[in-house]
Amino acid sequence: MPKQKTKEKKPKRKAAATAEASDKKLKTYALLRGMHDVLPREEKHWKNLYHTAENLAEHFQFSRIETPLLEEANLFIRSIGKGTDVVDKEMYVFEDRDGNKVALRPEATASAVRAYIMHGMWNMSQPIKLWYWGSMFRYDRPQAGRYRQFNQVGYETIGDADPVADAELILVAHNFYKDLGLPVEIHINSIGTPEERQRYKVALVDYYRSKRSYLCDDCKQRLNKNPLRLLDCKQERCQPVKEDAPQIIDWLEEESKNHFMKVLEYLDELAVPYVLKSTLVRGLDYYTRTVFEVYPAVTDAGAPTSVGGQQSALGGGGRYDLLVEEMGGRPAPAAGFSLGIERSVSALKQYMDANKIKPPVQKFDAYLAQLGDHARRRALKAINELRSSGLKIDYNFSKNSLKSQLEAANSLQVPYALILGQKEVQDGTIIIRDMESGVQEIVDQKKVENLLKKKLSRFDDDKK
RNA sequence: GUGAUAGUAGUGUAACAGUCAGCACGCUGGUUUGUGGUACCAGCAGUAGGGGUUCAAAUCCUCUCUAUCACACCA
Repeated sequence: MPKQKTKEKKPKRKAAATAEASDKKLKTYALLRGMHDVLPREEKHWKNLYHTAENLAEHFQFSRIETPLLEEANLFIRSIGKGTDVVDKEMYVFEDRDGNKVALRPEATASAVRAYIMHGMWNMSQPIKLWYWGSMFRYDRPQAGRYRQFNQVGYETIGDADPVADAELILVAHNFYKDLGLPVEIHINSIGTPEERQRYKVALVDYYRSKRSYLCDDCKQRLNKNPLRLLDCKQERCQPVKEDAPQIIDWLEEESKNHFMKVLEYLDELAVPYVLKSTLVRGLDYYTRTVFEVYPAVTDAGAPTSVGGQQSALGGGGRYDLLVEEMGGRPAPAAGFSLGIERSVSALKQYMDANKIKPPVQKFDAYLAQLGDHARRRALKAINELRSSGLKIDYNFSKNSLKSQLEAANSLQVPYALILGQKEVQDGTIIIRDMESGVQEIVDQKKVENLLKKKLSRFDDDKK
């Protein structure tokens, strides 16, 4: 009849709690909309992505740049473009205490370009290749894989007009997911120069005007506001109209067309698969010619495509030959891309779950269990000594019984436990326990390091 | 920004408006004092927040917050 106990206890506790609550009600805090914590259990994925990004940067000679989260608002307004949703609706803009109009960066390309200009990087050997990793802010309505503060990794090549630069960037994006083991699809298109695009827009609008009565309401709006977006309409009724719409590629001049062909040739040569998407346009104004986006691949098994809807891009980028000049720098062609970290992590996790791939866990070499005050005092020192010799020791000083410490060692799948009690401290010894067999030996404290290393290397050999 | 659905311990879930909101994982401790995996016992911890309807609310209404989905947009 253990229930009787709780019978008496519970009401008492509750009464006390409410009485206390009325006095000093502790406020707990929730997250602001669209904000999120990256918890320790996600860490292994984040670390994985970061190392992959850093490794690629090293191999392809991109140098790390870190720019402020906060910049003059005009920087983004000028680069991304007034009229884009990113600037008009989604940017965190406010006045600082001096009355300056500042903004939390919604993306980092503008900042990279600003730094290029400000620090006179055109005086250095071109191209300048930069990469970054950090938080971006967009005041958007959140959904899965879409946050108001999110992280991007990006690569920018400034000062190279050659199609090889475009191809190199796409290769880096491709390698990023290849190294992670996540199958992706790269969509690519060319949106030409502003002049070419303008002429195309006219043709597109003309065409759509003639089909106006078949269009959905959104598209009727787009016709005036943002004609290029007509091409991404998902409404069924617009699909037939879309299919016969003029394609931008037919409106490119020789030079742009050649550029695009060369990019594709490079990709073929590199065996980077891509999908030509004549309907791909990007949301930011500064792009010229090559544009591309990365999507999780649609596979038969698992189909890990639904991070925030069925088609959410992991990242994208393209060429922006005019941006440097527009921002007051000496004209320099450039290209770049960025990838969403949260979206990539989420897609990767889905893919791993669907395919039963387990992420590698960080393993400790041994667990040090201590018993009693003297032992504890000695234990931290021992851990520190072992650490400097390269051994990773797990421990938990808030557990006192040997039982609970071995329990912890067991659940962490540590191969060896080191036991340090009163007796061992006195004798200058320590017990090494093989967690698999349960065999223990008492050794001199000075010899643990070498012995443990020897045992661990045998452990590795056994595995092979 | 528009429309819709949802919110129960840390996690996953159960409860016709009606006993004390149940279960599992988890975490803490214990089953003789210094030995893990299994088992058993005990403990910890919850109705997102505010208002209302009712004798009675996790359950009905309402506002707020948050998440998710679709659209719009994007990473």
